[in-house]
Amino acid sequence: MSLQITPAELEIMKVLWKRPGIGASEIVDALDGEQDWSPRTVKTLLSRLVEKGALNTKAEGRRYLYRPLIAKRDYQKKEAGQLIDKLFGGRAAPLVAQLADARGLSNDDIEELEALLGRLKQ
Amino acid sequence: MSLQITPAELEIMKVLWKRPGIGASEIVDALDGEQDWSPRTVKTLLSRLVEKGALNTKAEGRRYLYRPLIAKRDYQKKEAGQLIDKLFGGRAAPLVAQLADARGLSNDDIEELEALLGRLKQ
DNA sequence: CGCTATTGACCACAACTGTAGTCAAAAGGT
DNA sequence: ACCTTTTGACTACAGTTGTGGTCAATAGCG
Repeated sequence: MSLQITPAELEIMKVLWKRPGIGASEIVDALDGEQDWSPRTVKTLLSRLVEKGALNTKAEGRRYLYRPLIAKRDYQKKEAGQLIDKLFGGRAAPLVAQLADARGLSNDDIEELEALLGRLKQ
Repeated sequence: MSLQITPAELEIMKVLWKRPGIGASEIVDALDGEQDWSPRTVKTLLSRLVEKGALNTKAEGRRYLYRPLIAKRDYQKKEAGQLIDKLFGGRAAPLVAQLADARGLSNDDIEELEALLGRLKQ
């Protein structure tokens, strides 16, 4: 069940992770400004996501309400894991080093991470 | 110049990052066991990479020697940055937290990261 | 020197993606 | 009770990707 979510589909998922259980038109509205998609396009992406098993539908009268079947957290985990397997030899530390270099961690980031590491170490 | 390298193409890049300047047949050999591609497939991927500007060719007699035009490090940086923009709200710390959760950082990882953070904090 | 194997150029083709159109049923306004 | 709008189902279609075939030049074997 390694469902493959494409970048366009991911935009839909992000809306639904924030507001699960909404219908197509709300999604179109939520996307307005973000993506410039016709409602048809959004519908297609929704169908594909349902077909892939990433969303679940509940009929509400004339329309469907959509709800994610995979948690954002799980998806993030999977993606992060894939990236380090694909490019960082399966080790997380080099990725972090790269990020630090690429975008510069803020002081807040650094403190957050130190706290996190402290917690992990105990 | 945001060249788009596909997963299959990336396998080729990885070989060439390790051994820049080799020819198609060496790449096929290096991939043996990793990927089960016909030499034709490897050739096509090489052509596409050259066309995309990710590789450079130098003729050596009857054949070409290929060499990456983008550094592995730069590609890693770009990918890592894309991931956090796409899924982690542009902030690195949540990604690291997720990784810690997903794969469990080893003690070595943790120490490496603490050292890294220490260096960044100076 | 002629044949075979290698190599790059070009071509093929189905699946997946991005982007949207058409259609018919249903829902709501007047 | 109509007409318009909304919605889901189905269809389209070009570009990308994975996978590999054909062909012609050529380079080395025997």
